[in-house]
Amino acid sequence: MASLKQVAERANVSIATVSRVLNNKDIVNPETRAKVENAIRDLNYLPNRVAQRLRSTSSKKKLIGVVLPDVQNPFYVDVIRGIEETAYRNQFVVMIGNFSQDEEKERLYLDIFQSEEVDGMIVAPAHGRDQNILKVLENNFAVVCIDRGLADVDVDVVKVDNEEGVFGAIEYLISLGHKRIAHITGMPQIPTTAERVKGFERAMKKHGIKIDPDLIRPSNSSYESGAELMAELLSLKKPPTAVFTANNLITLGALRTIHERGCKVPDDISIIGFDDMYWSMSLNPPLTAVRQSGYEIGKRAASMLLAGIFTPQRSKRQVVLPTELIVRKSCRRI
Amino acid sequence: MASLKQVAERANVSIATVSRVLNNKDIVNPETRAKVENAIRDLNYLPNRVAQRLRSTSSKKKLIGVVLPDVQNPFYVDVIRGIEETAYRNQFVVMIGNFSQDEEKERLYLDIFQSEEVDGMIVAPAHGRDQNILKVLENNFAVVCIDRGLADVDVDVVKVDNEEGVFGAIEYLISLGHKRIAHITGMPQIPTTAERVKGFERAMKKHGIKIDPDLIRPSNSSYESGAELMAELLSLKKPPTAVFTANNLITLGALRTIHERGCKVPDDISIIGFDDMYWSMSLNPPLTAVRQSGYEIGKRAASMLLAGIFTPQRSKRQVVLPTELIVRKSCRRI
DNA sequence: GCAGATTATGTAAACGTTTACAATCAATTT
DNA sequence: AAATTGATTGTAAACGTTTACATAATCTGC
Repeated sequence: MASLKQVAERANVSIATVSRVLNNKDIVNPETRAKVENAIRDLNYLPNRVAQRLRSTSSKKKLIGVVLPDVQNPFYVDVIRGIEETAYRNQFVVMIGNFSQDEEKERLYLDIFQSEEVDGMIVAPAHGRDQNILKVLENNFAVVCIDRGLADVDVDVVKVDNEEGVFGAIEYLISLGHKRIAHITGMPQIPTTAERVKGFERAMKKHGIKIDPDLIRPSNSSYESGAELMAELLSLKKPPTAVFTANNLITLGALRTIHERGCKVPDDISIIGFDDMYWSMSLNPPLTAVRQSGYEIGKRAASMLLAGIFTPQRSKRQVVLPTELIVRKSCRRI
Repeated sequence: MASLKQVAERANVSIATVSRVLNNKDIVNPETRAKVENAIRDLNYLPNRVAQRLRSTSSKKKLIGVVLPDVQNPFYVDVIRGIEETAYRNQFVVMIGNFSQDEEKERLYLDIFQSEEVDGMIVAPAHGRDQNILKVLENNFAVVCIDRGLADVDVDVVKVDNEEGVFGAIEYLISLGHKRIAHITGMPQIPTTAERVKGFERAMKKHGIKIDPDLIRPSNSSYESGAELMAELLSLKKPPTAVFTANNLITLGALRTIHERGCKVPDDISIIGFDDMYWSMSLNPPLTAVRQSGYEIGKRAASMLLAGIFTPQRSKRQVVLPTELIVRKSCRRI
């Protein structure tokens, strides 16, 4: 790989001149420019981003880091797409770290991204009191949190109104006549779980329905736990008539059990999942779901991050996007 | 962010000494080591990977690039998981570039990764004559191609026996009595499409079944095209009794149309998809599918890449993994 | 008590850029 | 014609590491 120096030699100019034609900031004689451009072409020169990054000051490194709990989850894939699109349009490159719900791995990625001198990071914190992220903030990196906020910390956040979203879904079930509504919740330690549970409880209370504690099952947010807990629910003496699943993996796991047991949706049981997927209509029956647009979250987070990078003193803000109840065919009136 | 120099000052030693305790290669006096380690802790020092990479020679940069056509596709998510796991275990970091089937964007990411001085790259070429990747090889980067090979080029490849996989699936359908078997193919320009079509044709020919050209529908490998082409097939005067869909997005799209039209799987139509998903059992009925393990591909590709990085003169090899027909409930005997 | 080995540390160059500053030269002004 | 200006280019330092080499101090065996 050719370097500035080699280009300079071939064009018979100094490296400074080459740098100047590359960044076309300063004036350079059209003839020299042509000479240099030829040399660049001949040598197939590509600027070395590593050297550029080492040398240049903040906000010109054109690199952001994204730290996510689970790329297996289609929601985060959407988030990535949103981020990447915005970044790409602004000539930023995205590095992705997937920490698989492992806090130690999260720390590693945060460290690496700092070491890589990213201009900023978008992070979905492992939980609400994530110490790792505080360290990053102390080091004055631009940070945007997504999906989950950070307790007692003034930081940019893009999230969704979880409580309201679940509230609406449960009200919808109640309006269909359901009373025995189960809730397979997410991991207890992540803030969204609490918010979603709150929405559930609020809706039940509003309509004067007592919550059967047997019907509330905390999962670890995975496909497998969704399947297992659904099995437990179906084995109950008095199984629920409807179930609300707190994320898309849980939903899919629950559906697996439901089909395995030969239960019919929505005849035997109604189901609403948090998180819509672009192929939710491909399920049989098509899934009724609370949609949060990962793509939109990613886009917003990326623009906020870029804003924060270019004007560091900018005050922090919190964006709360609405969710949308997509009614399809997985719930019935009873 | 603290630098070597600051650590050195605080510990009253030279930067060389600090570097030595960090890389614990050379001998350093236990007392000095302790001093330095304290300084490192006090200052929260993290080595700067950018500087490290700039300075160090090939294979010690601990960074690999991955260039993929579509992260929306769960198959590639599995690949990423496989790569990342292996990389992580060897202390390598992964940069991901998603080119969304856009060759120009592919080139950009390849350039960026070269500029980032990666030790090597794992790439799913845009097509069989991908010029962009040739350039990378010329620059002596270690490269492993996945999913698709590169025509007339001696390069490491990890792929799957597409032809055989499809062949088996079609034979299975034939064994169930199907004769009017449709095939929604992938994008014509990618090599896997041709291989899969070949498997289809071979199976049909072997069993003396004439292929109705109306039943072969080339898609652009997307969810939408799967849905559209399935609609066309169902609208035929003589619709197929079974359909083979060439990747998971197409499968999901086709399923959507099938359910929309009120068709029953497998009563009205049987379906086999290429690509299994961890939630294929959550579909109703559970999907019969040709599984290629993206995870395994990613793992193999990553180990091959690391091998290629550490011994550049190593001869290139081609790994062809078998597929597996996972029989579930989406096909019936007729 | 001294040559030579051993141990421990420091100095400085190098990686490939960007950029402040200096230097050169021609053109313009006074 | 000296001085100022402007355009163009070059020189060298800096970013934060690693590492070859030099240096200094201690020790070994005689």
